[in-house]
Amino acid sequence: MNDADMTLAEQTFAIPPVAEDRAAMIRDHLRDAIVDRRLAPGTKLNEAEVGTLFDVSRTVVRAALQALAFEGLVKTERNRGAFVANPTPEEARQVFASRRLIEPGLALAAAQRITSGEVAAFRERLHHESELLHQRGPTARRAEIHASGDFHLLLAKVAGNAIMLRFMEELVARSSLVIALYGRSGASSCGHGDHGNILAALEQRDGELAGRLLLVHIDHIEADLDLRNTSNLPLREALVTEAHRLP
Amino acid sequence: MNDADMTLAEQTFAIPPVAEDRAAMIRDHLRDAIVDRRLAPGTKLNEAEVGTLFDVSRTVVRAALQALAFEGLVKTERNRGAFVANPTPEEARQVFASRRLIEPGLALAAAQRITSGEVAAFRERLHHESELLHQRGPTARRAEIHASGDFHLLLAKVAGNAIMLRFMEELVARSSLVIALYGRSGASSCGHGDHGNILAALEQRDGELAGRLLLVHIDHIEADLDLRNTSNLPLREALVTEAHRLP
DNA sequence: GGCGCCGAAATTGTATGCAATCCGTGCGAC
DNA sequence: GTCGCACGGATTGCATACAATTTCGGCGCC
Repeated sequence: MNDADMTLAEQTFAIPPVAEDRAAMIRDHLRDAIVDRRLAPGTKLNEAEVGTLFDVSRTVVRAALQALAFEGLVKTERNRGAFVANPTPEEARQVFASRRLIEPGLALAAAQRITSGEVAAFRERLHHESELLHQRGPTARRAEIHASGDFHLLLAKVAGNAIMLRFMEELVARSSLVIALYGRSGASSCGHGDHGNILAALEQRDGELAGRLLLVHIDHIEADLDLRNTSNLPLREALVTEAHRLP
Repeated sequence: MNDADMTLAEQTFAIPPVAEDRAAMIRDHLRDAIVDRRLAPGTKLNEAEVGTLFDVSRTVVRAALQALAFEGLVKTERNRGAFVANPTPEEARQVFASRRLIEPGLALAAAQRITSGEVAAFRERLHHESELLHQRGPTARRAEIHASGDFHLLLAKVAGNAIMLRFMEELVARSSLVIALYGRSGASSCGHGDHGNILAALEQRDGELAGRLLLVHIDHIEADLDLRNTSNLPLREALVTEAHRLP
């Protein structure tokens, strides 16, 4: 087999290359399921079960779970296992406080660096997003959540800082968890025209304005949450590990 | 055994509690060694060797190394192993760009929340730091690096956001690596009166001023670095994996 | 009936074994 | 002499086996 054949084969099977890093693959699948809210906060992630599901040994599963624990999407308790994170209202506030702190700075950097090609990519995203908004069904809803988060990740990418991009990936993913737990309408997870306005500001290289609009946008998201302290009793928390949210 | 006995015992052996989580312990030891620059960037971290050193199996070592890889202090290459990270000039710039983006925001939050007790803790740190500054020898130098970083971590703690604290922990640790690689004088890693001035601003609850001073301070640190692109040839990079820095 | 305790099953933590991959060395060809 | 190549040792990736811990069900006791 020569190099040309190799490349061709790789291109043909580009989507699932071969199974390059199985731990990363499992991590990504689990992360998708969590941010899509197919896995409810508090769900136990049994190592053997996940391993069977993906047809790998527990060793690989543990690596994936450790990765997700780092990202804050999973909480591990020694000798008890891994659970989909169940952020407290305080943690939820900190997630959004972090985004408020970070995103205006990203907007500033992005406004200076954005290219016309990136603007086009943004527009395409936005269009995709608005189409999903008008559809019904849980699949469209999930895709909408994804698309909405992608807008913010694209912002971080354009800002051109790999470290901040990673931080934003974590914050966006955790935001999804928070919305799953504390979202009131659940519907307007993001949406409206906020993203469009922000993009317009970026296009005019007005980073300051884009930053201010982002803050307003984050306020919108957070306004849809119900972060009242549902009592600080640890008892309560113990009772709510599963999806049994009291009305 | 009753609770009082337990607590007493735990207090007595507070430093090495029992050996609760060995992976975390190894991770912390390795991290200390890296940010102290006892382990040079590019150093290979052999799993078996580390395992022998700490008297654990490779399983535990791998978990520790994976954790450090997440923090960016270690780079793992598939089938080749783990190495102390060797940040490129571009990565170095991104570390400091991230700190510029984040720390003023932390200062703002910290200024609003700082208590007199925290001010005292800051002062003690500062005093400790200035004492180390006047000492000679590699031990004092290492302690100084630590103390200097601790100032920034304390700032993040006072800001009261656990997520941002974790981000700052990563950034401070990576800064140490960057300074080890690209520091010119190596000496004035931080220092001068910058920290004192920042604390004074915080004490007066002038977060804006503290933020501006922080930016200047970060500029000071970065000004001591030599981040010229030492040529973009991958060849070069391959030659400089060990501590063979050309003069 | 409720409470606590004990033992089995289930689950995680860790060590170890084996296969796959990489690295270095020595030999041979040019 | 230099380049290419193959083989052996070393090292990582992964699976599995075993030990430690937790969980759950049942039993006895109050």
